[in-house]
Amino acid sequence: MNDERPENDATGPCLDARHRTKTEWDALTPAEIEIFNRNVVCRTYDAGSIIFMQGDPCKGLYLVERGLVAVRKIDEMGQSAIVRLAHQGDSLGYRPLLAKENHRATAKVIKDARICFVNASTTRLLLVSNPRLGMKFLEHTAQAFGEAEERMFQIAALSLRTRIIHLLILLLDHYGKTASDGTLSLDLPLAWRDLADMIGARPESVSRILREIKDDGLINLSGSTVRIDRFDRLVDELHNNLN
Amino acid sequence: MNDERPENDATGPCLDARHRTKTEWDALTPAEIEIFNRNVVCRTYDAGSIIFMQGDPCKGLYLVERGLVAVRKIDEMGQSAIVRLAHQGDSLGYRPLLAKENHRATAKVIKDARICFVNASTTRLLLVSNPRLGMKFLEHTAQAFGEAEERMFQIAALSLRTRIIHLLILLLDHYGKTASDGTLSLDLPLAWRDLADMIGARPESVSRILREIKDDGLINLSGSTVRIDRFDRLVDELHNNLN
DNA sequence: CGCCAGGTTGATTTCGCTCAAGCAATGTGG
DNA sequence: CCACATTGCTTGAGCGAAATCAACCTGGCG
Repeated sequence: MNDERPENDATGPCLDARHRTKTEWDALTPAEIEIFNRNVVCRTYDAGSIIFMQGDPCKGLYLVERGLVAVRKIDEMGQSAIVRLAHQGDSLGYRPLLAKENHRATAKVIKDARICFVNASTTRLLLVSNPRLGMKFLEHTAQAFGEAEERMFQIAALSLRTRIIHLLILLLDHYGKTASDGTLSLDLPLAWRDLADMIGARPESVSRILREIKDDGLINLSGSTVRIDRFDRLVDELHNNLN
Repeated sequence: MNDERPENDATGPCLDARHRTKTEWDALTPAEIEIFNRNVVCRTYDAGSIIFMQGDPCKGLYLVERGLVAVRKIDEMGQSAIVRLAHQGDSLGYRPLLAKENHRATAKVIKDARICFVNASTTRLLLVSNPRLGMKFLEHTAQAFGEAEERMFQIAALSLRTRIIHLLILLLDHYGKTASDGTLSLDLPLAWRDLADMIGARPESVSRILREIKDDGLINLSGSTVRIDRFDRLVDELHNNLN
């Protein structure tokens, strides 16, 4: 499937000013950036490749430079759930690295990606040498934690229909396009099975509910594109979720 | 219900060597402990008191010295879920403090507690002055995050019966007692309603399932004590959860 | 061309929730 | 010390949302 050990494909340092400023790494000093760039290893991954597997020891931190990665948990009997999607600028594996645990999830490339790897000791070195980096990570982790709790709460309390609408609206951030005539649409890089895995549902149910929402005239479906016809009513339904 | 502003009840410094070593605070130097102790405010809370409410700005960090506190999320339409329990040595409100957010949950005392409060600026001061403290928090937060994700996964994937069994086994850590004749039992400080809120269920359902498990001969119930008769079979069921 | 993974659709089942009534334990005031 | 309210737990009946099972369709690809 893929090489086990990533090797640098030598297209230059990953951490230039452009990428850095959007991530926690903008706390680094020039000297530290130098250390970072000397130790980072970058390569491309094809769709379908596995970056790391649930249970693997956590060797370091992965930074998504481009592409799309799904982080998925799978239990003994095949139940699987997508815990999060990682886009450009996101990091992968920072949680197990910081917690000094093994990976609790599997990261699989959805859209061809380029990913930079920083090994654990370099990361720790930088964390020790630059407390601001640590604070940034702390803040970031605490925020992500809050969002995870929020999602847990929703899965427990909301109907499937509401969860799907919520997901669609979330995905608009990354995949929404507004056409020249103002129509809003969503071109999803994900299989519907994956959508289902993101909200704790079965693919059949997702299919049914999407059709239902379509029949209500709120969206329109063609292939893996969702045209949002009544964004307002979607949002309404989300807020009125008495259901 | 309670005083709004906690006041020190002057029974001496909270952070003595005994308590400190079990928490992230053992990274502090003597000078820092001095700062800590000058700024900490401790008081007791009766069962039922609210320590902070969902939506409140996060003023600082609370440390549970003794007693039991439930951290609970409540949504617009009354749905509520217990996010975690805090025992002796646990801290409350560190997540919103670090993420610089408001509280996303309400902390309510279940068993009379003594709680120490450190305001945000003192905490931040200590975090800056002692990077090791930051690393400890980072590690702690990352671990808690992992556990939250695990729980989310379970709520989505496991049957109610399996979730209850899982919860019972978790609670054994804190509330399990082994009698002289070797019988294992669980003396719960929680109402059934609270158990339900910990696993995203209704109290009626919890009652039914517990009765079912009892009828299967795995446990026995009397009041709020659960006698574990067949620990082995409980664990089996957890692992075989095909259901 | 045939295969196959993924998506749809329908029929059926099941799990857990809602609603509602009854009950035991605890507390409260007369 | 006893009627009474209150609170939390149990139990039952019925319902509904979503899962399961199963058949069929579709489009892409060797």
